[in-house]
Amino acid sequence: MQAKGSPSKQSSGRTFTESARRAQIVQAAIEVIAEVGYAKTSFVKIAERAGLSSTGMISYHFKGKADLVQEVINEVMRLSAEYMVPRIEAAEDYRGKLRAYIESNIALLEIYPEHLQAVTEVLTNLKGDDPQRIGFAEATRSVMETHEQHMREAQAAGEFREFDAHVMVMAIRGAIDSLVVRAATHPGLDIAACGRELADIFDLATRKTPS
Amino acid sequence: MQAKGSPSKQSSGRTFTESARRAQIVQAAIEVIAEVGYAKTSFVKIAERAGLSSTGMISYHFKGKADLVQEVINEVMRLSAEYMVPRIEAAEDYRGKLRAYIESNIALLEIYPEHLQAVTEVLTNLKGDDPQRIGFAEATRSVMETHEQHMREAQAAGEFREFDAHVMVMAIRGAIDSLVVRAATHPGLDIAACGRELADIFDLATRKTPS
Amino acid sequence: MQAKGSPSKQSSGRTFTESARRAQIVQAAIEVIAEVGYAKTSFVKIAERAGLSSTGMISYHFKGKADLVQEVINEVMRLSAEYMVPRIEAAEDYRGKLRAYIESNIALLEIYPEHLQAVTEVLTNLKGDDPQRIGFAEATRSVMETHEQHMREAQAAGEFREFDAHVMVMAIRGAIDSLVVRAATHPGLDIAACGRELADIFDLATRKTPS
Amino acid sequence: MQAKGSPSKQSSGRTFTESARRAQIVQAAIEVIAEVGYAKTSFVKIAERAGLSSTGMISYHFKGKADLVQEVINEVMRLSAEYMVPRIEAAEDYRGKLRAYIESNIALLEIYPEHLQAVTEVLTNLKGDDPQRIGFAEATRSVMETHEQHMREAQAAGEFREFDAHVMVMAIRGAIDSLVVRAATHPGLDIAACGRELADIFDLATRKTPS
DNA sequence: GATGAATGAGTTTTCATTCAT
DNA sequence: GATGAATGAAAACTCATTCAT
Repeated sequence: MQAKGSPSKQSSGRTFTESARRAQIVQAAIEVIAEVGYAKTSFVKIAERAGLSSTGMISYHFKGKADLVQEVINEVMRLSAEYMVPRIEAAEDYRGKLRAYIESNIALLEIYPEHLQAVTEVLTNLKGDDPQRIGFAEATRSVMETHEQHMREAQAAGEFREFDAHVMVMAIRGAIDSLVVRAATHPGLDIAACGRELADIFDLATRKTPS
Repeated sequence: MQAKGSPSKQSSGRTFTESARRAQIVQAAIEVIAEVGYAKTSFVKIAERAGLSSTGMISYHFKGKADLVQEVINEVMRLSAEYMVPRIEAAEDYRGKLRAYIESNIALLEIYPEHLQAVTEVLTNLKGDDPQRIGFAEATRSVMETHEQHMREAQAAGEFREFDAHVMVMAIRGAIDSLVVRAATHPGLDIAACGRELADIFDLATRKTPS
Repeated sequence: MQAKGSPSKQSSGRTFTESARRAQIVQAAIEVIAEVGYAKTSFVKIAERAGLSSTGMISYHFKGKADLVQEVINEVMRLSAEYMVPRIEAAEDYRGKLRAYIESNIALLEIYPEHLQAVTEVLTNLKGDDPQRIGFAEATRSVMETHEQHMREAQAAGEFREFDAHVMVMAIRGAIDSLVVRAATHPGLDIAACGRELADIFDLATRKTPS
Repeated sequence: MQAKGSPSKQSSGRTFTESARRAQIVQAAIEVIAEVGYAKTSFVKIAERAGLSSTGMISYHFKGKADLVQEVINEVMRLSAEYMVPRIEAAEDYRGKLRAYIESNIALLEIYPEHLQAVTEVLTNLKGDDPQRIGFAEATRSVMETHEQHMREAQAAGEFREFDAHVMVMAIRGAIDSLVVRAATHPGLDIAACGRELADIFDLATRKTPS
């Protein structure tokens, strides 16, 4: 068994979970999903975008649509964590961490606009009982639960007021997703400003009410 | 009562005397969308649910999938407004109106669980460039813009702090949608409690910061 | 048994083969066929054109699509004969009769443009083995065979050269149909001039070659 | 022989190396159209005739019904030109060319009976405003306009009498089409004899009238 | 006579997936 | 690894016809 994130090399010289082709297909999938939406995304369109001559290649590299989509989510989660985690950790107090979470998440919208849209597309279009959702849940939870944990710690430390951490995280998540969708349809939107507004909102919503 | 013989079909596909079948099909569509998700909703499933022997019947009553979906949204918007508007108007100040908006919206989740899920399913699965989205936008805006307008008035009246009303509405909308999705997958959730938590969050986020 | 063209009155006061509704539907069918083509003609479109609220009415008045189409042909044939026969008979010699046939046929294109188009649409879109074709054949033959008979008489009288009368009639028919189709797509066409050209062509093709 | 690996699909759906399947489907389409008529031709019937297990295969090879039909026309036009052009060019004078045009065209009826029927079926069942008609028009015009041009040259050379070349071509086309339809329904017809009769007719109709 | 609802077979097209080469 | 052909199910939609009222 091997540690997550450190795929072992195989005899072929390729890694287990990755190959140039796989990465190329995942990238193409992200672009297509972001552009036409999850519902209208098909292997044919992804193959075209990737410069592949047939969809057979996709089926060869991925066990199925679910597998490919999972990889899309994994990739975006990986990039997101890479960007967000150090920024969150750099913050000194929990209030700062919350702001860092929201603002760095929104910042990703400008850095990887397609990636975030793609993931939002996928996640909102998946029903709860979908077997994929389980797979996604694990991937998304790493960041989300850390965040929720931070909140509880902040409450314990007396830095945040008492509230249902889970609902709060849900609200933050929803608000951000709302902005992602909005950004997709309104190109001129000042995303950073919106990010600051959102951070303000949840800063006020979490901090200890002055007596 | 209207003039006899004149409930002729209009371009929208709606008759004045909204036939029983149409209503039945819309209801079936809501149930199916809520159950299997918009992506997997098909005329066949709706016809089965409605006890119809063929999909042809649906095409007979609705000009197309877009027409049916529009009707679904109209129906839910109608029910939502019916429930929410009086509750919002009953509130005396803007702070109360905001809480009434959020809590009555969440309350709908318990009264019409399928309806709200269905609409969320439809709206999240529509891309911005989709021609349908335009139709929906008009329907949804009635409630949304009223709400946004209230916010600005509250700011002008000095009851709310200064913030970007549009981002705030977006955040509230997103947070509620998040809860709708959550409720669908977690049947045991204490929805009313979540509603109160959400109301608390946005109450704190909007009110004038004590000096 | 009764003579063709003299439908007996029934107790209802309506004629056997005709009623105001039937005539109205036939007229609507002609217009629709001429406008959208036989292939795209449907009961729904005909009902709309006729101001009927459902296609059921058409099925009530006509035994089926075949029956309606047959009636369309009958109606046009009746009008055609009414216009052409006296003009053909007025001509003194066979050469004149031929010219009268062609030119009066073409003239119909200007008098009843939709009618002729409709019939051409129907006849060209019917396969030979189609049961309808038999019905049509009888209707169309009245004019056609008279014409062919005239040719043989003209040959016997030494007025026309020797040729295969059947092929000649076929050629004339085809040439006229060609013009009907052309007229439908080229509104500016000088139809009468084309008719005279066609008449010239077949005048030269039939007359005794000068030694 | 072309560069290996480069017979990529083009927008027209044609590959350089016109795959065997494509040709097979086109052939099946021709047979079906000739047998049951264009109106009753469906992908299902073509697939059955071609020994394909599903209609999906046809959609895989052709962008749509229009694409397949276009290919049918192209194929027949190609075969027609292949047969007719050398025969027309072999004739020494314009009178001979006209006869060669008509007779070689009719001869095709015996060589490729289904092909000509199929094309006639398609062309007569297309309305003038149909987008396909444009595509066909270009294909058919190559032969037609050459023919019309010949006529004008013959008139200029004093070999043909003065007439409207366009009407003449239309008449010839119509007469031939008439014969094609006739041949389909009357298997015993002496086609070659009819062809000679037609050629006689238009020979007389075009030649300089003796003073 | 007339209506509108209902039916079921039919249409083309798209999809994810499999397979031989 | 890579290709392109093949598959079969599913999609939305249309049609002529029937039937109760």
